[in-house]
Amino acid sequence: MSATAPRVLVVDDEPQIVRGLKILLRSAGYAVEAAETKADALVELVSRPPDALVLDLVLPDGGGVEICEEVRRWSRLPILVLSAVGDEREKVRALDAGADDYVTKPFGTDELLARLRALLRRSVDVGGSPELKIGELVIDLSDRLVTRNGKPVHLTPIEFDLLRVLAQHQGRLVTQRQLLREVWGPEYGDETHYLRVHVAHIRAKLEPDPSRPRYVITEPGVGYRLRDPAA
Amino acid sequence: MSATAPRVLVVDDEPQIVRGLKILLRSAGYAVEAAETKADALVELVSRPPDALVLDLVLPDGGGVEICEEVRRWSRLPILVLSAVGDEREKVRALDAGADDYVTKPFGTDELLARLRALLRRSVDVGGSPELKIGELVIDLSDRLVTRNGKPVHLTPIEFDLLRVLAQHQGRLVTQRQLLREVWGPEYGDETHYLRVHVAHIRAKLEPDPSRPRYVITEPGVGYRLRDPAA
DNA sequence: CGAACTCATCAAGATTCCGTAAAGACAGCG
DNA sequence: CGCTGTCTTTACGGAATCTTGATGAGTTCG
Repeated sequence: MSATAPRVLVVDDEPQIVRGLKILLRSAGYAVEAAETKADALVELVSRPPDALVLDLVLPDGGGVEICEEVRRWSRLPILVLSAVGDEREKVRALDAGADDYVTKPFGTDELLARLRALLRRSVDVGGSPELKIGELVIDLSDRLVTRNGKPVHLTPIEFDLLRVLAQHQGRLVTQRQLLREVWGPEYGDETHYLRVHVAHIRAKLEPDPSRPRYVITEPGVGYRLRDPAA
Repeated sequence: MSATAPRVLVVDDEPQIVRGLKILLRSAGYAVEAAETKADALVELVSRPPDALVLDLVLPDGGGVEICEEVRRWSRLPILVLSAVGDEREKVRALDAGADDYVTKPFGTDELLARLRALLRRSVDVGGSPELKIGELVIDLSDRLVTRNGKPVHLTPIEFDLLRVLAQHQGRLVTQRQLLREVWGPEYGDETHYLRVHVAHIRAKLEPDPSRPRYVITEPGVGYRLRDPAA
């Protein structure tokens, strides 16, 4: 779960239900996305993984059970199954397929929210924190830790923030103005000198040969980019 | 969850229910212990932590809600609450107190087993031991005791809470704000000097050389982390 | 070739942040 | 009432970090 509002993906083919859930969950402080089919859901799950999944068991292009099984191959994402079917065998099937909870419609909204809170609470800190990998570098954003070939490298706050912004754009060019704004604030857009000094420090700490940079590449007159030297 | 049969602690004051649950759970391959009161349950939880807890909400010497809250102060043990009460407020209260699932009596046995499987599946390697070990330190969260090389170290309440928060994040960085909020409360987010003096006290009590900290590492401008010096 | 520009590096200040000690405030307890 | 343990508050020296200025190398373009 991130520091910002937890993201919940709702998968259901009935527009009314989706609308209701969106309102309910948003008013409870969640960021809500929706998908109507199994295919859409899987695309969304892979491209922008949410913090939890609320899943109707009956979908046009395949059961929610299949989604559970699919997701469980690579993720521990909390899954809450909604269903009009109260049949016990159906519950067992969904739970054993990977669902974490099963609520039958019609459901009490307070109970649904409480069960979702319980799921999210358990998932905090389980499963390693999100890491960005660039060549020999591993950047753990939540831990503010950078390692090169497994060895931790100490960066000062500004150095880490600079590297983070570069890493989050994954190889793309980041302009000087953009970097300055994101690290120092909007009013520092012209202090390009700061960048040179701190980029030099970063290179000294994590480039094999700081005078011949392989990770932090400067684009003269424009900005910097963080690239994977192997790629 | 251990390699042997998972251990389940059943807490209920009705002998019939206990007997039924024992038979059911044992036939499903679990090792089952039972307790009839809140006090017994807590003793058993601390002395021989099970892999999961099945808990009746109504007990002679205090509610199951209290047990949930108590357990959650030091453990992530999966808790499945059983109750004859289907009232939604009661469910919300139990779930928010720390329960992971809530099943109303009478329940389908297959569903109960499936929900228990789902809980245990998620809790893999999130051990329910009330002790955290970091190098030579052992932190017993349930009776608020710290030992170094087996010798008890006396910490004041605030010192213990600081150490607890650091330990519960297992080596990860904890920001100053986060520490202040969790130990003092949300409105103390900026009193960073509290941290400095109490961290100094902690180091004086449990670092071999307080001037060269090996356990409580400071990240200048960001926060602290508790690390295992051997790792 | 030289002027103008951008960048890298180095070396001080300047500033912020941290560790430490010590003293005052406050509650619990005999 | 005095004692004890704990927390808060203050003060200051030193460390870590950031800023600032100076210098030289490389590039572009007239």
